[in-house]
Amino acid sequence: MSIKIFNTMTRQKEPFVPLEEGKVKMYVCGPTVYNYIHIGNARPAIVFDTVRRYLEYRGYDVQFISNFTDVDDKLIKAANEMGSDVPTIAEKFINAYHEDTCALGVQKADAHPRVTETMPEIIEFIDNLVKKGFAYEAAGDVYFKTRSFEGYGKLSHQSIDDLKSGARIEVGEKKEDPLDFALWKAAKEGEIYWESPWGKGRPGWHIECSAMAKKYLGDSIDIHGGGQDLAFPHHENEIAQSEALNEAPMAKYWMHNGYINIDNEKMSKSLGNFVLVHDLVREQDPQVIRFFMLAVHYRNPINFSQELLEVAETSLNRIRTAYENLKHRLTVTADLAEDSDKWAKVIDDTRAKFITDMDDDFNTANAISILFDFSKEANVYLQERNTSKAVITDFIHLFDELAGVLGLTLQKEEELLDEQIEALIEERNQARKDKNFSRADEIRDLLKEQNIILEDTAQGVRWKRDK
RNA sequence: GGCGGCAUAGCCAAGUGGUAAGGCACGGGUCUGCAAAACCCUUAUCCCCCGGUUCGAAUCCGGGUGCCGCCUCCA
Repeated sequence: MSIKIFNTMTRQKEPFVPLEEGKVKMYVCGPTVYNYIHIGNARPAIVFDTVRRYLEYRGYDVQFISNFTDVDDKLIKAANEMGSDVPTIAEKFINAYHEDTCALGVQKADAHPRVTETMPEIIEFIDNLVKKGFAYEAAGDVYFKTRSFEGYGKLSHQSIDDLKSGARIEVGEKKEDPLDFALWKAAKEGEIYWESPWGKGRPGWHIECSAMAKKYLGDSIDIHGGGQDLAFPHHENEIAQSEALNEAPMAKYWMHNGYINIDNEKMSKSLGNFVLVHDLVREQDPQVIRFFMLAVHYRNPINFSQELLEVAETSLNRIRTAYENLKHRLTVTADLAEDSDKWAKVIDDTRAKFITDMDDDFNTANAISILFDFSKEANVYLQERNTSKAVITDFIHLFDELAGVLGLTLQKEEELLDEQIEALIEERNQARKDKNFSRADEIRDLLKEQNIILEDTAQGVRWKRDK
């Protein structure tokens, strides 16, 4: 049995066969860091974090890259409005992104490249496209000549002529064709800029992902992911840029997660109905948010509401309670029963079913239903007068194993909190050893915000809560 | 106009040819000093509607209705 992935390019589930046996190269489009992320941004973060965890669980060596767009029009606008500058705004919201996604159980990528740190590669990429005749310079801008790339529209399954009717030229643009898109934008007066062969300016939106994927993962990658709205035009343009230059398929599998609606309406600034993760996690257990997202298949839309979130919490608590029941029994009873083949089989079957469901295009909704079934099995077992510590331990281990694949922790909240603190302290210790004192201080400040005081003593670090 | 998605019990949600998972809520029962937790039973003769293919369809095909997304920055 192998993993199957729904590929947007072919519109069907395909067996997953990586380019290089045992290895997976994954690139997921990250946020433009001009504000705190909303729950719509959180979905791809959680979905693709789960994909990554599952691929690793299945034995793949996964290289996971996710970018930050830290310079673009929205950032420039935000900086002006806040009376700040682009690097300051970007830095602030990159830190906030890490904080918010960490709360949601999202692991850091192997690298989080930023546009501003990839400038030489981006410029070289554009330069080579110009040299190959796929792009042209026009008064300080550089545009990609869309019609020069055969196969444009293959991801979104649109013919280039159908697209043309929807395309438009903004006033003042110097495109030769409405479908052409910007690779490089000349800087206006007072705007942040970088030097380039075409003068002072900054990259267009799409080029960064092409340049970063190439820099970190090579000309062809296994999985490219993002929200479904990125399929067109963003990913279509990435394909055009990358394949025109590299002459190799950019990605083998294209994955797109569905939208989140608020009370059945699309989240948007104009409707004022967007929910920031930063605000939500103050009143809602982040694990519940993650559970809520994974309870629906990643390609389907999710409707978000406070009521549904509360139902999700009740549901998750059923699993958590079963887990706690097991832990509690372990501490209060003796080892009174023999090991049993019957329960060993339940455990093996549960793992097998979980894998079957996840293999099928990461069907986390089904995988979670397996956890419910397993919770019931655990409770049934605990009804027996005499139980075996080994069996109970096996139950607990499997809970940890499977919930871990989904990025969920079943520990009680207080315990979880302590564990997180310990983990952060450990990370800080390492940072101090590495003489990365800025990161060490960052962690100390982070904990201080949570009223956790760290004290470095000769015997090591101790911490206490500042009441 | 082009491309695409969705419609399954009161609610949420899997299931893409073999006879309706799971969760929440509701009702009945068991256990229990109380409470909690838990267990058992019950809850869709049927999957938007109409045709068709098939031994057999929620699942495939045709038509219809309703809702939604992309085609412009967007997760």
